Amino acid sequence: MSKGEETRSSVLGSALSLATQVGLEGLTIGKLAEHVGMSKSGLFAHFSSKENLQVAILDEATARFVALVVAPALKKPRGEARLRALFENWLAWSKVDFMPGGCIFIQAGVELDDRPGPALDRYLASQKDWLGVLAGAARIAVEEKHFRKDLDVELLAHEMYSLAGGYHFLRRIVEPARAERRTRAAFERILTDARLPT
Amino acid sequence: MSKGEETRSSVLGSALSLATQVGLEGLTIGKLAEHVGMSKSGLFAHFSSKENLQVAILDEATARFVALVVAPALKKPRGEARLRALFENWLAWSKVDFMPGGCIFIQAGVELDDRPGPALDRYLASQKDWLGVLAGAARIAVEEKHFRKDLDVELLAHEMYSLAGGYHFLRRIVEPARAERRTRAAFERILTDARLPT
DNA sequence: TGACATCCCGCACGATCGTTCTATTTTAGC
DNA sequence: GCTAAAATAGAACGATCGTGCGGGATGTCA
Repeated sequence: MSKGEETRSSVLGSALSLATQVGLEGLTIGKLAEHVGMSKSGLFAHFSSKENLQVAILDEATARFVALVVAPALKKPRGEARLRALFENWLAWSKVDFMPGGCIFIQAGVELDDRPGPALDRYLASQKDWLGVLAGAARIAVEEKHFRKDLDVELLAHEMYSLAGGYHFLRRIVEPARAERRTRAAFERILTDARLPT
Repeated sequence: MSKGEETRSSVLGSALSLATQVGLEGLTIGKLAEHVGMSKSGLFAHFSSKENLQVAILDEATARFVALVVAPALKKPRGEARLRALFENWLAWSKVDFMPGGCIFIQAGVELDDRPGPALDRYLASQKDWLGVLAGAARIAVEEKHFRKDLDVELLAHEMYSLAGGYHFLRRIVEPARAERRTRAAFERILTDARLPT
């Protein structure tokens, strides 16, 4: 890795952290430069525009999400075990140390929904992919006969998505441990309902 | 209503709309003034600081939420009917015309979670109240014997909260009508599960 | 209608924003 | 070690930010 790629990558890590706290729009080149000990212009040269920086942050986050959440779960046996792993890794993801302000995708979803552009495209693509992974894992669990045959796998993905998102908010409203316990309880109810016939 | 109160109130309406699109922090006095056809300083005099403006927006939103979501539902008969009304009004709320960028509370929840201050206090108070209303309505449904006696009403409130929040995001990721249908289907599953014994 | 309080505007301030330009330093390949 | 390329720094730009001040316009009530 060349020197440029190295700093760019390390800057992206800091940018991701900061963006979870102040937002993709609230993140300023000056503050980020100060945070990593560079000059504004030196840092700026790596991204050419703020929009490019935001896109790069989302790409970086997506790569980390795949590495931390998706990939490890794919090593689990097909079926319910894999779906459980996806959910557990997901909950862990939203508490990971490099995102002190919470999940960047929730931040992005709120900030970008009225701002068409490449950043929004990146966000939407990643979230559609993710819903597809969830539905796919559920479909496999049906094939493996862990879940009932007439299960609506996309509804299940929808419910999981809502639960994980809700956890992100409820954790700050009620005591975090309680919110986590309830999120898991709700997930178990969903799984129970998905299991054999009815 | 005096002239001052009148303009302040009308400014707050525009501020609420704009804040859903650009955020509580992204909303600037200059843009807001331009939007309502006033001078920056003239508008500023009504709020004395940007933070006060943000707090006023949240108070305005809370008042509207109570008027549009909570109050009408309280006219419904105690029990499941009232809980259904709360949920339906909630879904309608997140599509209401004066919040073109989506629910302001979700925006606030994302923006404020790392920024202690009166605005965060307002947000947390409103959301705790709202969870209390949901759990209370569920408790009444238990008393009315619509729901089973051992129902965890706070878990149910948690699930409803997650579902409504998830709807806000999923509506932009999958086709809105499909997201809405799935959200309702998930809610029905929750209600079914809450009904008599097991 | 007159007097007074309130509302609102114009203007200015220091700070910070994203971005560009030029120069200097640092890296990488011979 | 020299040289071309790449990486970083410094300074400056126009714009916009939140916020204060002083005075003119407008509303309110006797």
